[in-house]
Amino acid sequence: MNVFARELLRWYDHHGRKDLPWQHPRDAYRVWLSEIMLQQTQVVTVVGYFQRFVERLPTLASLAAADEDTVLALWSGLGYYRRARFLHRAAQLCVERHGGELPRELDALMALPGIGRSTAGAILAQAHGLRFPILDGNVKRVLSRYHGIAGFPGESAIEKQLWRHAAEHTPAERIADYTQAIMDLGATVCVRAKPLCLLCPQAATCVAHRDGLTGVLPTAKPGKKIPTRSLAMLLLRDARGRVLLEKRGPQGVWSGLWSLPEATDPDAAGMVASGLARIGEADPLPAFTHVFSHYRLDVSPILFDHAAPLATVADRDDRRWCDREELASLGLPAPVRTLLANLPEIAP
DNA sequence: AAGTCGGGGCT
DNA sequence: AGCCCAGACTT
Repeated sequence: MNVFARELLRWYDHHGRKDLPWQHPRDAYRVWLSEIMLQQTQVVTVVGYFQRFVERLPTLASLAAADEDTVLALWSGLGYYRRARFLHRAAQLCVERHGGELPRELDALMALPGIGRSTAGAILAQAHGLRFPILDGNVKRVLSRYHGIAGFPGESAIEKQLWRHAAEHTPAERIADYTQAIMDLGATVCVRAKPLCLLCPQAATCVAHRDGLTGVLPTAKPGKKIPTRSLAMLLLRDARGRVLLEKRGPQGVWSGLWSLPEATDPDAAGMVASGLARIGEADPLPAFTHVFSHYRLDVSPILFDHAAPLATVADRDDRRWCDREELASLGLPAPVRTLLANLPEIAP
């Protein structure tokens, strides 16, 4: 076994994480679900969502049989909702194509929606002990420092080098442990800011440590400033306290989630609202800003209390008057859920 | 190669 | 205030 892997496994035996919920039991479905949830999402955030999800949908078959609103409700607040829709579709494809199980071949895994090369490698390595490398954010950070590779890891030439090193280091034995170990090293020792090189099993041979480059490697993403958009959210509430929600389409942000009707700005809100219900006065609520990774959204919520549902808008698949109980069973964008939770009581 | 897709934690 | 996180997909 190569020196890198041997030292890493020795460290893992004493200091690795061995009590994460997807490690017990470590079956393919749970590894897969954890990998999808962990895409661009930190472990501490995922743990609670993972436990709730597997409690409600413990098997691939139960996921495939669930309806989309149930899956999105379990995902609500976690973000990147396309992951949940891909997960759901992939489970159904496994039932159709692979006898109800995840395939054990790299190509077949990568052909499923939401599974790229790194996620496929993680599933094969961790669930089945097969010798496939991974290259997530942790591994990119560890390897770019260890080998002293400058350049943004998202750039294709850099990423290609990193994949080559990742494959070289991956041992023939103890693949599942090795895969967990290199992620643990990145998450707990070779962290982005102020890495704990004194505790690192690779410090003696790490280029960045030798040359004092841990502060500049890996090379940061080239910065860019993000635009600001704005809209008004319409809170149409009837006498029973129900709120009108609309299911968003398959494209764009919050795809498939239930959200509030929107207008381009507060001045247009009355016109839009009157097309959805018989309304009285508009009551502006405090505006807030929601930040995405690629733009900033200024939201002006406007409350229309004592709204009277129009028959023509009440009975569509993508439009629904919801009480508080129903909200819990639907996927809502995080800021909308917060907004509804903090709504003032109905004025007399 | 660049843009799209969330939300939260950390500095 | 800005950056990053167990990335993948689309254009």
